[in-house]
Amino acid sequence: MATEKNTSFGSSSGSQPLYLRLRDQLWQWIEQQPGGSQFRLPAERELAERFATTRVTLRQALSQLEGEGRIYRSNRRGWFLTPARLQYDPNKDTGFHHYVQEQGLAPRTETLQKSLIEAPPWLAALSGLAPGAPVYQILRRRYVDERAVLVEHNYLNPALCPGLLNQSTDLSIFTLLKERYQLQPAQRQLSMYAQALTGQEAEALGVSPGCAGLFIQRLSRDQQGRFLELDQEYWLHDALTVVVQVTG
Amino acid sequence: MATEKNTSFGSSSGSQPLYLRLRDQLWQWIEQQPGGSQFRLPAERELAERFATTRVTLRQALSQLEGEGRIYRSNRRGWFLTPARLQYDPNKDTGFHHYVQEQGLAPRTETLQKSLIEAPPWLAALSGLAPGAPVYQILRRRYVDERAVLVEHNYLNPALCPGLLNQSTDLSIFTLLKERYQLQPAQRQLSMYAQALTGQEAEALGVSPGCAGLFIQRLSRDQQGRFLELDQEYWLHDALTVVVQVTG
DNA sequence: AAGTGGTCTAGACCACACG
DNA sequence: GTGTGGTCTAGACCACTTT
Repeated sequence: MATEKNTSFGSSSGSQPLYLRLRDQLWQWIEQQPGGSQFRLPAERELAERFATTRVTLRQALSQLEGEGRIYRSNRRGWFLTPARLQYDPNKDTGFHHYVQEQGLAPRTETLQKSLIEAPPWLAALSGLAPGAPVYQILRRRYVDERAVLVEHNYLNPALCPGLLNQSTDLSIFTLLKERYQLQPAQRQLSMYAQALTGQEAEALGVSPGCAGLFIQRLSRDQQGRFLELDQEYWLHDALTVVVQVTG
Repeated sequence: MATEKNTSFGSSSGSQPLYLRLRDQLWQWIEQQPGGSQFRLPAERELAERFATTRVTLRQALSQLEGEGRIYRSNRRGWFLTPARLQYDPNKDTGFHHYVQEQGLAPRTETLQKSLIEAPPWLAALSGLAPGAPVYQILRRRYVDERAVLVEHNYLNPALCPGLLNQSTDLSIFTLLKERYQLQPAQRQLSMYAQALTGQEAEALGVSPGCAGLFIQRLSRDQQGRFLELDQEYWLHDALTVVVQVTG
């Protein structure tokens, strides 16, 4: 039953669908709100009423703004204005804490897990280690201004950095390798692609599954070509701009 | 009215929401379908019936798979299996056609627009040209296996490549610059970030607005540091993996 | 002309966050 | 406990694509 007469579509003129017009109205409204970067949107039901539409359609408009990286949702707490993107050069060897601070923001790293594992086949294939060879695995979550923006899996070669797991990994692993073990990567292969965050990663970042994300992988070797580190990072899509300087 | 008894949530047990279980079932079903890479999914209404749910919920599940880059939609024509991601090194100077063919795929480029414009302020700021200075502008759309995967805006310095607009730009601009003008980029700045495709770009690629995308910008200068080219690419998020090799 | 995806409504319940 | 976001239903119309 429900709908008898459905004004739905071309209702209030304009060739654009309602949710796109709503998106624009919403953004215009948001922009002229005070509150600065920590601005939080009113409840969805309230917004739906204010803009005379359904929650479903309103959420479609909100999702658009989310995809454009303008607003984001935190857990079930509501919608917030997205802070400026972090500039990130995965090729530079200044650690996370360094470049976040350099941009006037507050970094934080949480080590979620550390263990010695046996290299699974995919890791063996990538690294050149023998399948089943011992590998340090570290799982970390990183924050910018107390917003969780990425989870990171690190895999390290114990032959090159014995005892690493006894060190604190709440700062830069790169710094640790350099200062404690005199290790520096000589070759690097970077891969990155856009993909939704699912399961564990979405949960760890407190976002809903299917939230847009950016995956960055970094494979480092030393000067002899030995496997040093594999780094797999799952970022919120709206949290960063990757910047790479190349001269040649 | 409508719903009187709503089994909705924990209905068929399992702690995951229905649309996530649906996503998994759907993917499992898709994987064991014949038809290879050009596989097209049945109509949404049919799928909804087959999996005993609403179209809305089914579409939520489909959107998940879309976000994960497993399926995509073409215009209003339906859902298809996503082909393998293209490997793309924006730092390498082999043109689009070259590396697409190298991966066993069929490239195509369509020049949508060519014109001489006056540098807008943002371009002037980026390039170092004077605001209002003449700049060649080229808009192109590129295909892989007849799937439109990116639109590209090129801005070139006419002082370095006079008459470029009279050449065909349906192949590699890089090759043109190199062979016709003996120009090669010496410095490059790459930026990239994940962002939804909107308005013109979404339309040009035949995807719905808000579809996940990847933006890549490449600023090239010659050995004297003169502005050579600015390249802005809007990719479908599921069409590529960016790979950068770094030695140092 | 038929069918399909795209949009939209008016509800409802659930589970988590917060006071 | 209350409110909020998250999920879900059962429809309907529209516009485009395809037959």
